[in-house]
Amino acid sequence: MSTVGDDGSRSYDVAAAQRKWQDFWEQNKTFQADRNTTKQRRYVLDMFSYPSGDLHMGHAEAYAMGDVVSRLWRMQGYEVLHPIGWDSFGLPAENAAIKMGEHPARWTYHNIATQKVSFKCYGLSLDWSTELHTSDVAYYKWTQWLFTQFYKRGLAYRKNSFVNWCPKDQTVLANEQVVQGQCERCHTPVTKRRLSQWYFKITDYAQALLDDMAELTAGWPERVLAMQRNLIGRSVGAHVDFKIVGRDEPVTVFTTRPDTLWGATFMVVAPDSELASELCSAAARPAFEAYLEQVKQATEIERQSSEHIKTGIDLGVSAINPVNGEHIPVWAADYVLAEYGTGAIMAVPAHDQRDLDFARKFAIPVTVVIDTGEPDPRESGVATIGDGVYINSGALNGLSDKHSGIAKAIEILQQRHTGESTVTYRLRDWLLSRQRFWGCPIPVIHCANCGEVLVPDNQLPVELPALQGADLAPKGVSPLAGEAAAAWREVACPRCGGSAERDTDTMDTFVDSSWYFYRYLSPNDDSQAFDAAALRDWMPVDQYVGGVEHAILHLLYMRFFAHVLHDLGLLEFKEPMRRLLNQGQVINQGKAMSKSLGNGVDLGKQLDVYGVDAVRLTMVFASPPEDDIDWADVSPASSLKFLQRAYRLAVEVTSAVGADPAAGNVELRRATHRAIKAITELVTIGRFNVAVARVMELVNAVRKVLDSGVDTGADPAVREAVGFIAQALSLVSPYVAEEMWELLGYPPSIANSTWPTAASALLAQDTAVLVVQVQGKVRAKLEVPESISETEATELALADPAVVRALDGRAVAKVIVRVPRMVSIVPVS
RNA sequence: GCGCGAGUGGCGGAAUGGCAGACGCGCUGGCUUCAGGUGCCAGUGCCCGCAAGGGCGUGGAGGUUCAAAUCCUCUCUCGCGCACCA
Repeated sequence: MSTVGDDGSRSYDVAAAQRKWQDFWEQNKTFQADRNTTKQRRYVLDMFSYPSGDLHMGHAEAYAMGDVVSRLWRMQGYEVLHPIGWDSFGLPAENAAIKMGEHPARWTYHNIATQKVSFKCYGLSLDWSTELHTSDVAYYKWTQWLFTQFYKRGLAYRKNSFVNWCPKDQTVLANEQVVQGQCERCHTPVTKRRLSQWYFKITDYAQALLDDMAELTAGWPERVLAMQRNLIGRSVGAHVDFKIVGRDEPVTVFTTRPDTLWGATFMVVAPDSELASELCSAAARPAFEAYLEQVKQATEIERQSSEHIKTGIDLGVSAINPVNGEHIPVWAADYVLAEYGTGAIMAVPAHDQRDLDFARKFAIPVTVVIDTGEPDPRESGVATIGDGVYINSGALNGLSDKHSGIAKAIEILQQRHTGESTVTYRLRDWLLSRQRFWGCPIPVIHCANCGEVLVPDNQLPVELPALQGADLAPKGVSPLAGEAAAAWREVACPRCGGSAERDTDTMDTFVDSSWYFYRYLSPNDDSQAFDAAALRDWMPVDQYVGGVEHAILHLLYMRFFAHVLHDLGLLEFKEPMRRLLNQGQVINQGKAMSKSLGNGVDLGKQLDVYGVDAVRLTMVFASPPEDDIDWADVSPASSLKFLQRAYRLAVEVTSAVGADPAAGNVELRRATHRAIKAITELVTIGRFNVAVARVMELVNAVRKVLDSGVDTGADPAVREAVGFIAQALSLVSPYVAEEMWELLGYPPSIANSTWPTAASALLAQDTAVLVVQVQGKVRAKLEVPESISETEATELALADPAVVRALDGRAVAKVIVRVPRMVSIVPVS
């Protein structure tokens, strides 16, 4: 550990201060929230940590941001709850366990111990009494209980779907294990395999999740809301029923352009849908089977690279266009997705580029039904999608805009009972099954007689069996379905008592993280998942802080959970996070830090060299919180210099505690109170970097006063200013702030001090700078009394030599006055 | 392709209709120290000028206004997210 500068007491010993105050905060439980407080409460929540190793630069930034808010609110007199815990289930632990031949818990809890030490050293104002681990039985018991609640409400169900499969390792892969279409471990191209899996019915809540975003517009970044809107993907259109020749049941398609129905020249169904197989003619069957096989075997790489090369086969059946009776061929093609809409579309090649590409490749006719004045799609190969005059479109002929075309088309469909307007969402149900060991077991038992049976509440939790090392290695089935877990799997059916088997899937860790912030309020309560009274006291969260990488999934899932829990009567609100801050990333030399690039910056080393205070200050000052910080562009060394400079101010204060600042230097007092006002506002609205700049200005102002004469350290205005500097710095650099506070003679901790309020009398100025513009150009800056009248200001401005010169004899046409700041003169032209 | 956001000195960034470049990094010069990766002072957008002073300047083009980095229209560039979503 280095200390910069050697002049003894004039600089603070970074390492010693860190040890001293860590102990102090711990012993005095400085940051433990009083659950029975009568004060107004605030809940500051950092996204909890996944313990994959020690803390890194990314954590350091995120937690520094959350701490600024938490510490400000505490000093402002709120009872602040600022908890921490561990998102401790997950795949890396499982991989490590296989490699080291041990239980994933060992690796996990070892890392937690390491991170915990770092967290404490990092000086965060955290309440450790609430610490929780999602991998503790005491926690995941309630994750399971919540699952049963969802199940009972019909919101958890099982269906067949495709999973990523590595043919070489014989294992299911999570999406994050698929890197560029390949298995991250052996680089074999990943294929798909059908498996029965659990889902949460988040699609039931698509509209509610969309609607209730209105509550979030004030406190959430617009881009996060935009991403969620995009993911939910509401799309207004129509269902249209097409009769199929030789089949009783019609096929329904979804379209956003029912107005182009007259131009539909073929129909396409998703090859992997059941519909495709049902519709397929006997003659086309062999070709279809082959095509389906090809689609299923297609790797991620092929699917992504073949984005614009369309494939498909004719199913050998005809559909009948409900509005003009035309017979059109039905194709299967993988550009139609089984999961979206109805898995079938009407193809209008003239007015949809994808359909046109397909029609041109397979020589299917193209019928233009809207004349937009653009080149004919049949020749240009470019579909026309804009407004135009309808042609060949029956009752729509002559209309000239989409809006009325769509309305008229829907009217016609409804009259004939062959279609209706409808809304479709892009959002899919949440696939929560993981064929993994280190996660929360799904509390379901499969019985030959009774089928799916929930594990009854009084038999929860379903604890993980004691598998480890080689038991977890890939063997073609997931660990809980393997030989080693046979004894765990075999149970009596809770309903009929017959022999039955446990479900062998574990839950997506996003399930764990969708409710942890409720659990913080009563982490040790073994009688219920969360406590209604505590929820009423502390929720919703006043400030949520975390990385933008979780902006979509985690934040959507936790909102979904809240909506469901609300409907279950467990919550009184639907939106659990009032304000959200997504801090940027710490990058290095323009690129994200990564092992492969070798550009990682080691947090521990930074902390050793510059100290916690300087590193945190650097994080907060470098850029607006939501922007990335390039570590190559910043200077923690100069942050440390600044902190030493601030510290020395406190060394030079000689006035007594309680000295009346009213007797001090008025100019400095004004600077102090302007800073109090500005910094309070800036921190409140999350502009931390600018707030730090204001602290620096005040430090400079105090330095000037101290250097301006003899015995300036005795000025009580200096004490006032330095006291506030310490408080403001404590939001970011708590160790030096505590040292300064102690030097000033105040009782520790500074975290318990009262944040000052700016005195309005000191915010007023005697004089102001009056800017004089002639024709919009600044020609003079005059120092005037703040109370100057418009007439006086005008006279003064017109008399200024520079203004006279600029006017060059021209008469004045107009004068705009905004006292005391500005006079704008317009000469006659 | 769709959506979101951003373009300001050598760099990170301030200024949200009223002094462009706060604060800091870097750089230059000076003082102190001289073991300095210390401290202090001054300077630092570009151009003309010894100076006083003047001109230009917030990606580009237009517009609104007494006044535009800020508002409007068009446009270019970059970043991020989603992406065969019918």
